[in-house]
Amino acid sequence: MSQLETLLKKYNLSVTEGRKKILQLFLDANAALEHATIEQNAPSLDRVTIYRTLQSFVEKGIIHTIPTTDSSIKYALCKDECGHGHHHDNHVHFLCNTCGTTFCIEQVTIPKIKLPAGFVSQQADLVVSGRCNLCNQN
Amino acid sequence: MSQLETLLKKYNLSVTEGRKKILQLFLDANAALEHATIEQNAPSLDRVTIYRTLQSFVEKGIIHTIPTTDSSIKYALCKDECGHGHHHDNHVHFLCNTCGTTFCIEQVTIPKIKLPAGFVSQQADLVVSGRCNLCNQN
DNA sequence: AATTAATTGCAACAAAGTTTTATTTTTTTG
DNA sequence: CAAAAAAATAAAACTTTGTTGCAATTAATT
Ligand SMILES: [Mn+2]
Ligand SMILES: [Mn+2]
Ligand SMILES: [Zn+2]
Ligand SMILES: [Zn+2]
Repeated sequence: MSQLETLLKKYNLSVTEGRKKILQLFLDANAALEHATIEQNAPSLDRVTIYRTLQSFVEKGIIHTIPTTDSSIKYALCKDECGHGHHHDNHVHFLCNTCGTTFCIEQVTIPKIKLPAGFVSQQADLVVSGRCNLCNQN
Repeated sequence: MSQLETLLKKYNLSVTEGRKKILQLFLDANAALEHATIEQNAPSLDRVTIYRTLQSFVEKGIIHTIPTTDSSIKYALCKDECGHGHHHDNHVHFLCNTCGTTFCIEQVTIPKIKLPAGFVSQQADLVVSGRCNLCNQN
């Protein structure tokens, strides 16, 4: 049984060509992907299938979403702590303004934020933008 | 000259009915607005006009965008420090999972984040979600 | 008041996302 | 392994969201 199949089974998803393909794209990419990118890299899959696959991957805790200001949604692989229904992605995300890549910065956790009275925090998303390490090497 | 006219002139925008109407909506709302909401509350304005107005308000520094995970864009009034081309909105945003409102939390600034070597930060967005002060009163 | 410049609304279009349904594929069961 | 059941897929139709070009209108300038 391949790594992909094992991973999908672990999350209680039936193993299909489309899911294996999309999961492989995430494993290969060291960065976040969006629907359009996946569509380009998996031309055999129907648009709708990609939407549904991303949705179930999020539900199962395989990938998580990353907020953006440009009405697109980015998705990246979760680490092991995430499971069905409960995400525990407490890390910073970095969007490079030069190459456009979005990275999970797993090493950096989001600091606790002290909110005004009455506000109760359940989750926090922190997206830093700037110039990434690769773009700064050139 | 009305408050609205003064404000628009200050930002070098010609004064039109549509812009006054939309600006008024932002002043009234103590929260972020999205395109669809404005469309509902200003039915006399063409969809396209609303898109263009939001765009020029952002350019002029009257409003700023707030990142979301749901492929929508939220907009909220800027404070005085923002001007043409340079936004200085360094505050936390709060999204209430109960009432759906998005607030600017001006009192809380985004902490400095120490990134891994090679990454250079230009901007940071922090969105906290949970239960807002109003929803916690009931 | 006349001229110029900017904004608006409309139409046409493009892109993004959803819903329904029949077909195909995967999983389960005997 | 084959049959039955369950789940996922593709295709089509549709809705929503966002963009572009252009003529008509409105606002600013002279
Ligand atoms: Mn991440
Ligand atoms: Mn704000
Ligand atoms: Zn980069
Ligand atoms: Zn609330």
